[in-house]
Amino acid sequence: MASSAPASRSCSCGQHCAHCLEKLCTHGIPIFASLAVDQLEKIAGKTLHRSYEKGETILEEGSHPDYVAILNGGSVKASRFTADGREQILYVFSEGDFFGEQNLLFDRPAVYAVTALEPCRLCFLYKKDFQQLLADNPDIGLRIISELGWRMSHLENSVRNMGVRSLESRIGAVLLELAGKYGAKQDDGTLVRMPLSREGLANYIGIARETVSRKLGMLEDEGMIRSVGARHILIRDMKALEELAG
Amino acid sequence: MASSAPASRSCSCGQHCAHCLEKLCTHGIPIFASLAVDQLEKIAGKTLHRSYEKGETILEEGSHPDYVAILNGGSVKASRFTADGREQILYVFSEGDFFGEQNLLFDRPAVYAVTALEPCRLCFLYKKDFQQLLADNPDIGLRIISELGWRMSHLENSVRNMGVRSLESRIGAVLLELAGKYGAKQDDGTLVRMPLSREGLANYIGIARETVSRKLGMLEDEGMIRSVGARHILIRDMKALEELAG
DNA sequence: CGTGGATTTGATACGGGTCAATGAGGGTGG
DNA sequence: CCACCCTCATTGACCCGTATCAAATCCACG
Repeated sequence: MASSAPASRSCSCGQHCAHCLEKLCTHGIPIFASLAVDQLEKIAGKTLHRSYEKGETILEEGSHPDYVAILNGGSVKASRFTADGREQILYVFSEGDFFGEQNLLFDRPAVYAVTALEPCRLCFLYKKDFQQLLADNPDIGLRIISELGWRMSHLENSVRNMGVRSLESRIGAVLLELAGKYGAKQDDGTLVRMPLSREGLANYIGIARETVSRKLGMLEDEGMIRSVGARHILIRDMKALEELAG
Repeated sequence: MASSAPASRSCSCGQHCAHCLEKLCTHGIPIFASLAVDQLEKIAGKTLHRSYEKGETILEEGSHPDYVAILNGGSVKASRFTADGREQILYVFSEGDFFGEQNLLFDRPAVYAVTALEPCRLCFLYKKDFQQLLADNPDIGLRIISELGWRMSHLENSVRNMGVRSLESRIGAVLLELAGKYGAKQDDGTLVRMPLSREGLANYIGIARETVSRKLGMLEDEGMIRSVGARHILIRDMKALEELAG
């Protein structure tokens, strides 16, 4: 069971593309890291796949999905809304992240909506198969606990930041987070591809979009960052930003 | 293996009190709910016990505990601090809650400090025993995932509330949460024993203590609640409060 | 009954939300 | 290829809400 199948064999995605021949869609997913290649192939064979366009809703708040969704390319946001339509983004997920496990394992309705931030590919693993998988591989449970732990510490940071930290600090923290996920080192700094618009950033941080503009402007004046087009930010002084974010 | 041992037999807590004869310290702990009584007794035999006074620190931020702590009476707060000493309370734990599992399972330093809010009793289950337990009973892992799920949805609520909800709404939500944990129905409403001081409430909600006073005063003027001494609040109009909290 | 910490109340300042107008990009069609 | 338009982002002015500082009062405890 070699990891790279012969080119003549269609990959488990049902497509015959270079991408899929290079990697199984279950490959590189942290919660499956302990599985052998043949197991990965078996799972991959049971997954459904679908692509989404930017702005498409993948999961609606309050629904009862009967699958775990694993993000296999692109990025999505998970957000909740208030009665008056204001949005609070809770997570930005990218390749390798999953969602829906709570709803599936414990029959709880989804408390957030998931929406594509850019074109993206998702694998869906249905309830029965996922439960089987968990039963057969107890340490996937551990890996899920681990991932939930990270997610919790992300939320714990958000709560602390929103509660007691200054705006600049919160913006700094979000920039650092996005830099970690979407940043590329260059000789003049780290160029970050921003999956979120200014409004998205605002809804992630929990402030007004105008304030995001103002504060980013200030950071730019101080030479810490530089806007590159509308969807990129160059971090010129990572040290200072880390200082700011605490 | 009867659940209530004969009175002549000392309970697993090493004490000979009515309390312990009535229930094992591992009893009523949700994550152990699936275990049989003899298993509970076996675990209880491996736990260490300790009582803490109000204000005592149980776990320090940044430390590497090698145990899971299970709260067996009383209540504690889990909080983080900023460099300038401001506190953000993340959780209020009470009987049956546990903490330390992340640090133990994945060797991550604790990101929050845990402090007793009132005299309380804790059981400590050490790394080796806890891991053994998890290995022997895979569905404890599931129960932990479930509990983490609840905790996450608590945090997700906090984030949304802090981001986009009004202060009144956030105060209402906290009152409801505490009412659920520490409230007792009476004919004139629900009397809630408040484990947190006004300052504690402020640090939980992420606002100034003076503002807590003012807003509670407003709710009292509106007849929704009534302060009873410093450490109790009577919720007179639960409907209105739920409305407020959203 | 007195003392000290916690809570409430009051006055003031300032940060950030909101509204409104202007400016920059990117895609479309002429 | 350029002009236009539509959307998103920026900038400015103003105002409200909450933090902050200060003082008075309450309450629990010895």
